[in-house]
Formats: sequence, structure tokens, C-alpha cells
Amino acid sequence: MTTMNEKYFPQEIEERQQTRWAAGRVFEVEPDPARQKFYCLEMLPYPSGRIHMGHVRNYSIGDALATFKRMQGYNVIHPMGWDAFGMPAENAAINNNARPDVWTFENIDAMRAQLKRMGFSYDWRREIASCLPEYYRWNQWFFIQMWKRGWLYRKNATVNWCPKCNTSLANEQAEGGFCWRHEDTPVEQRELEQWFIRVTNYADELLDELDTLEGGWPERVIAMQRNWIGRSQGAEVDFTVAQENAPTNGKKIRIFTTRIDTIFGANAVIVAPEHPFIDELISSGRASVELIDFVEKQRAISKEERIAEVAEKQGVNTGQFVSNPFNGERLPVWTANFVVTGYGTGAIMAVPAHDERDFEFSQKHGLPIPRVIKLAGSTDADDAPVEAAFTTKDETGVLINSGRFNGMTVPAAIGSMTQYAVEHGFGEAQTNFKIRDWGVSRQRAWGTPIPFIHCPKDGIVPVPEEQLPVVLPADLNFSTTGSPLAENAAFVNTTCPQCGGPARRDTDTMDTFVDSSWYYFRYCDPDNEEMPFNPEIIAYWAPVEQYIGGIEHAVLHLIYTRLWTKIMRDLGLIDFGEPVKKLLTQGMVGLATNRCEEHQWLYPNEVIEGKCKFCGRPVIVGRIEKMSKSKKNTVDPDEMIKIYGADTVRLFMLFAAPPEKDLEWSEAGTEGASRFLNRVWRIVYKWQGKLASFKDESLEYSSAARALRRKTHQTIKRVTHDIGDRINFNTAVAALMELTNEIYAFDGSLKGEASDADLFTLKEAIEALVKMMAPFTPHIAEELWTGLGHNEMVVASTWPVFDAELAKDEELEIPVQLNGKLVARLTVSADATDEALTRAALAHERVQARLGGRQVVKTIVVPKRLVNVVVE
RNA sequence: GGCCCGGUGAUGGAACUGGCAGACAUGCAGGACUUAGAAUCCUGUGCUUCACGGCGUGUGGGUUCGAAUCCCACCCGGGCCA
Repeated sequence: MTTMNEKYFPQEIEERQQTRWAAGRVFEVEPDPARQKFYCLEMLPYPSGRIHMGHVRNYSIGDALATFKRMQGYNVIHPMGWDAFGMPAENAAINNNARPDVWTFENIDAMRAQLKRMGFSYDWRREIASCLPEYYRWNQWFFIQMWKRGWLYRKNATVNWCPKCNTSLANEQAEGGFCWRHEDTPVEQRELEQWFIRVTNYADELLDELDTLEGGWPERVIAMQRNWIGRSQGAEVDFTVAQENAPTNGKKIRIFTTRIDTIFGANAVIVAPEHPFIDELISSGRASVELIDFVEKQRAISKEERIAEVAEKQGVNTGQFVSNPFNGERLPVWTANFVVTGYGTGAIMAVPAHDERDFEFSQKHGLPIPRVIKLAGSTDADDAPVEAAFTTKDETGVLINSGRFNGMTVPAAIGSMTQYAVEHGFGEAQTNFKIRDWGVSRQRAWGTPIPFIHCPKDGIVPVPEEQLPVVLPADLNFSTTGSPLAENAAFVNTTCPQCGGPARRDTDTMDTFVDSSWYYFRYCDPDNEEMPFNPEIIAYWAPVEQYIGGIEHAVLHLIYTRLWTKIMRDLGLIDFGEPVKKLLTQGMVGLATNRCEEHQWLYPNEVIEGKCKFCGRPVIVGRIEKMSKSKKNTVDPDEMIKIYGADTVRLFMLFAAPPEKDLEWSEAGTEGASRFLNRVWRIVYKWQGKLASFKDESLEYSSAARALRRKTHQTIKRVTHDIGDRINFNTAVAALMELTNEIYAFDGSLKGEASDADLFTLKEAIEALVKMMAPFTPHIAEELWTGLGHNEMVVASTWPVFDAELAKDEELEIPVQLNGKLVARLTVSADATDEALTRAALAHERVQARLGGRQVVKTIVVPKRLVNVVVE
């Protein structure tokens, strides 16, 4: 047993305890069917080189929960790894002539050391790095399994292309027409042959199973995913091109609509600029100069940009006509920027009276705006001009000007008009999704090679599974404008596994979201060389009980990983479809920005008393923003650890705000956290060695001792609830601070020699306090635990259990209200009856004085909480 | 425009189910100890008033014995979608 130092030296004890945990292997776990498991998972970092405060917060939250659950007796798996493929490594290779693998592994080593300095309770034996062939071979294996089943395919597609990344991007990575990594770089459109995973097979399930996540996942993440999947039920209808329009006459343009009930109000058919109908017009020489010009311009702009709200609704009349299959009406065919391919059929019918975009478009181009829906009970004439689009879709809308369908409500008309279209052979019911098949090809060198071979004779042939992994060459040349992988002859040139003739390897690599779609399954069985993981082991550890990460992954990673889970289920590897039971999205760590007129953005330590350190000019303080290097509003976790120790940094992160809210880094707040730890240290130091073990039976407790015991047990109850049920660490820490204050008060109240009962009371309070600190500040808790004479580790000890009898209040302070306004407080024994409370309240002199003889109408008693006297 | 989340002291935040608004912490003020204190300990601290008291959870209304909490309208901030 080490004796405690009088003073708290965090750096010294933190190193000692980290060594002790590693030697004791206390965080290393194996499946144990006799114990209940708990999978605590935090989003794995990209190995950029340094941990930032966002990571520290994310992992401090996860670690607090992991330690708590461990102390509660769960078999807790708590792993960490590296999302190690991606662009920064490649950029380092290009700019600094570094090797991406070397650069990445150096970063991993540096960041692992930082995480270890934080003292997180990871089972490091399970660490994975997605750039290692031992990991990414299973990405390749998954691809081949999917290919065999037709879930992976190739097609020509217009892709979002970022000229800075030199690669294609998924739709999710190109929102608003800009690259997600280069917010100032507009995305270009390119036509490429690409690999796709058939997400649409799973779209219904991805949407419907969101319901099962309610309660466990934040509502807004569920809402974002619902929007993203974007299921819309409607119908497809064929419009036939009019006879006089040779050579396209008799052809059909198929449109998608969710409002077939409004088809009598259509005034045009609008096709996307990419629609084959436009190509036919152009190739047959029937397109006007204006049309060709418009189409060319639109095709160069990303779809996201075209349909952005701010974009003006633009279009050109093709000069062609179609007939409305419901009433034979001749309608002009237009093309417009707000209709795009890839969604529905790439063509719509314009119903200006009942669609806002169509209304705006028709007004601009002077097209007629007939109304076909009337609000039940409306007195508007059926042919009155339409002032604004009217989009009611429920039973209150009734059809007018719609022939035989007049008088039907909107929902009824949708059903019967769809049926009519089916019966007459010009349409069918159709469900569309906004979510696209997942384009997984990237034209990058630092990623998982896609394991296929292009043979001139046999076409696309998967690499035989026994030849996996297809390893990235180490000698990639990055000083090229093209693809380093495609230019590496030794990699590209191979032989066809089927015919043995010369063939070329596919040179695309996988989107890195593939890596992160299943990494936490691999943690459970990280060294498996036969399979991605052993299903029996996964059956024990998965699914994840608690996942913690940033809200920025609400639709990207978190949809892909749900998808991948369903794919793995259908491959027979697992027997469930949802990987994560509870999700916590933590808020960002922010700090106000500082700017000097001359020296631009300044780091916090470059500002001295509101002035620039370099030139003395007053600093312009900006609003609180997410910490970022570009604005220099960052604080380096390592520096904070050097000054305050890891425990203080962790404690501040957990105390300053509830986990899902944004948090402002504050030096003053950190000082406060540090002060608390010192305060605990001093009181434990004072009493350690004196708190010999007593049985508490038959001791006589003073009222002060009874009060402290009550506080101890109430605190255990509260902290257990705050961590376990609410995941609210800030209030849990506040409760521990309250307990500490009470211990100080009790200590100060002791006069002369402390009795056995006093010593027991202190021992009980201090030991509970130290144990409950372990999830937040494990190093100091461990050190104090040792100081208190325990040989076992506190992180391996059991969570305290409260005694309901001891937690009960002896007396209560009951507020008395008069008509809901506070007028007095009663101190009564905890078992006072409602009648006794009422009598005491009415008898109270302040109540009597305020009553002034008025008649008491009634009294309301909330048992053990309040009395309200109601008068006229 | 639609949907969602939020608005509480000087500051971060607390108040779990409609029941004492402001726990805990920061900051500030005062005191103790000290050669000294930016350490530590103690006390005070929503606003207003000499006081009794009055007023207070973005604004206005409502429900209720009682509203930070529920309902309606509005203002402001953030997010997602269009």
C-alpha cells in the first residue's frame, strides 16, 4: 500500500494508475455467457495526428458510461480503433512526399499515446486500423458476396465530382452543390462507370425500422433519416406524344406523381434536361437553338444546385405536345431545371393550382392555371382564378373540373384514379425513394481496392476469395495528376482467374464509409483470419447497447451502418437487423474566436488582456464556434493535461453541460473542476488511515452523523439514476460536489475526539464518494481508493448500493401556499399525515395573518411536498 | 414555407411526473488564516425596496387551487427538409 502524498499531483498519479490498469489487464474482456454484456461504443477517429477536444468529450462520455456499467457488474466491451483510409493521408503524400501508410501509422501512434494519457478504459487488444490488409480484406470479401447476389453492380452514372479531391462523391457528400470536405469547391458533374450497392432493396426496411429505434435514438436523427430515405407513394402515368410530332409521335413519356388526383389540372409535362426525349429531339434535329443551349447549361450544373430553393425556376418549351390520358387534352412538353433524372422517371406533370413549384413556373411562363381541388365548404367558383397553389392532400379536398371523378375526396380519388390508369393500361402505382443506390467507387489510391478483374474475354470477374486481400502497392507514385493506383503497372496488370489470359485489375477504391459500416463487429473478433468475425462471438457481444458520436453522422455513417447490418444479416452472419440500440449525439466543443486586424485569427494564448500579443491592437472577439484550426479557436488537450491532468479535463467536459448540448471550453470552469479534485484529495488525506472498519450496528449516531449518512445514500441513489437512466453526467457530478460539501461540514462540526459512529459515517461517505468518482475521474479515484487501504482497484470494485431506509428524510420542510403563493414553511416529521399538515398550515401565524378572516374554500395537500390553502 | 429543438441570475447550467424557481459551479463582494496570496476555509450574492413588501423563467393570452413545465398566438436563435 502506498501512502498518500499530502498534495495532489495529477501527472504523477495518472501515469502510475495507467500502468497499473495495463498490468492488471482490467479492461480486457472475453465473452462470458454467465454475465450480462454491455457494448459501449464511441465513433472511431480519423488519425489526423492529434486528438482534439471534440474527441476528448466524445470519449469521456463513453468512458464514464463504460466504467459505471463495469462497476455495476456488466461484462463491458469498450474498444477503440482508427478510420485510417482517406484523403488527408493522400494529401500528405502529395504535398510532403510522405508515404500514406507511414504517415498514417505515425499519426495513429501519436493519437493512441494521447488517448492512453487520458486514461480511457479501452481493451486495446481489440484495436483495429481500417488501412490494414487484415481489416480491409473483409471489405473485399463483403463486396464479392454482394456481387454474387446481385447487390453490387456497375453502371454509368453522372457523378458528383470534386476537383480538389479528384474523386466522385456520394450525394450525401455533395449537399448543396459543394464538396463536404471543401466547402468552397463547387461539385462538377461527370459521367463515369461506377460501382453501386443496391440500397433501394432495403429502403423500405431502413425506413420502417426507424420506428423500433424510437426512444433509443434522438428524435431528430430519426427525422433526418426519414427525410433522407424520402419514401413517396404515388403513381406513374404515360403521356403519349401527339401524332404530328414525327419522329417522336406515338412515343410515351412516363411521369411520376404523388398527386394523380390533380391530373385534370395539368397544363404541361416537364422533363429533365437529361431525359432521353430531349436527346431524341436533339439528334433528330428538332430541337431549337434555345433548347439546346438551355439543356447544355443545365447539364453542367449539379442537381443539388438546380433544385436549390434559391434557384430560379427556369425552363424552355420543346415545341412538342403530348395528350393527357385521362381527358385527351393536348399539353406542351417543357424541360426545366427543377426536374431532375434519378428521381422518379425524370418527368413530371405540372399542376400549377396544386403545387407550389409548378405554380411559380406557370406564372412565369404565362401558362393556364385551372383548379381541380376545392376545399370542402369553400364558396369559391370552380373557375375562379387561382391566387396561390393549394396543396391540401386530406379528406377536406374535393375534386372539381375532373370529369367522372368530380366530388371525390382527394384520398379516394388517388385510389380510384390509380386503379383507372392501371385498368386502361397507361399507369401504375409506384413508390419512390429519395435515397439512391450507394455509389461506392472512389478514384483514390489510399482506400480499399475493389476486388475485381476486368478481362477482355470474361468481362468482370471477382478475385477468388483465397487470393484476398488485394493489397495496395507500397510504391505508389503520388506526383501525378492521374490516379496513382491506375498508373501502377504491377498492380493493374494481372491474369484473369477464369481464362488465365492477361487482364486488368479494377483501380477504384471503396468509399471510406464502407470501412466504418462494420468496424465495431470486427472489434469483437479482431484477429479472425477465416471470416470477418465469428457469428457465435458476435451473438454474444452485439448489438451495441450505447453508441456515442457526433450529430454530423446522422444521415451518412448511421444509415450505411444500418444498411450493412441488414446485408450481413442476409448473408447469414448475424440474426438481427439493427446494430445500435441507443444513440447519443454529443454536442460540439466550441470557443469564441479572436481576431486581430493585422494578424488575423489568434489562438487563445495569443490574446493578452484583450489585446493581440504581437502588435497590442485590441482583439475582435467573435461568437462561439466549433473549435477549428482555421479559426484558431482551439485548445490542445495535451497542454491541458500537462497543466491540470487528464482527470480535470474529463471532469470539466462532463460537468459543464449535458452531453447532447454544445459546450464552451472555459479555463475558469477547468479551474473549478481542478479545485474540486483538490478539495476531495485534502479531505481524504486528512482521514485516510483513521477510518478503521467498524460494524455500524449498535452505534449511536449523532443527528449530524445521521444527516451525513442520509446525504450519502441519497447521493448514491441520485448519481446511479443520473448516469444509468438519464446519461446526465453534469447533475451526477453536482451531486458528488454536494456530498463533498456535506463531508466538509460534518468534518468541521466534529468537536474533540470523533466517535466510532462518526468514523463509520465518514468512512461510508468518503468511500461512496471515491467510488462514484471513478467513472469521471478514474485516476484520482484509484489513488484515493488505495490511500483508503484497499488493495483491489476501484475500477474493478462494485458500484455502491443505497439503503432506502437510511436515505429517508427524518423531517420535511413543507411550503405553505395561499392561493398558490408561498406564505410560510412548516417543519414537520416525515411521517406527518395530510390532516396534520393541513392543521399545522391553517394554524400557522403567517397564514392566519394573511387570511384576514376570509373563508377557506379548500386545502390541497400534495403528500410530503406542499400545502395550498384556497380562499375566496 | 413546413417540421423539429431551444430561449431560466453577471456566466455555464439545475428544477425527473404541473407542486418552495435558480441545485452545483464560475464570477463578484466580504471575512478568517497568513510576512504574503491569484492557495485554503467560512459567509453573502435573481431584480427591486431602508423595511413590510412587490416583481421575476423571450412576449401576450389561456387551462389549473397551483405553470419554467400543459394549450394557443407571436418574437428571437439553431437544425433538418422543401
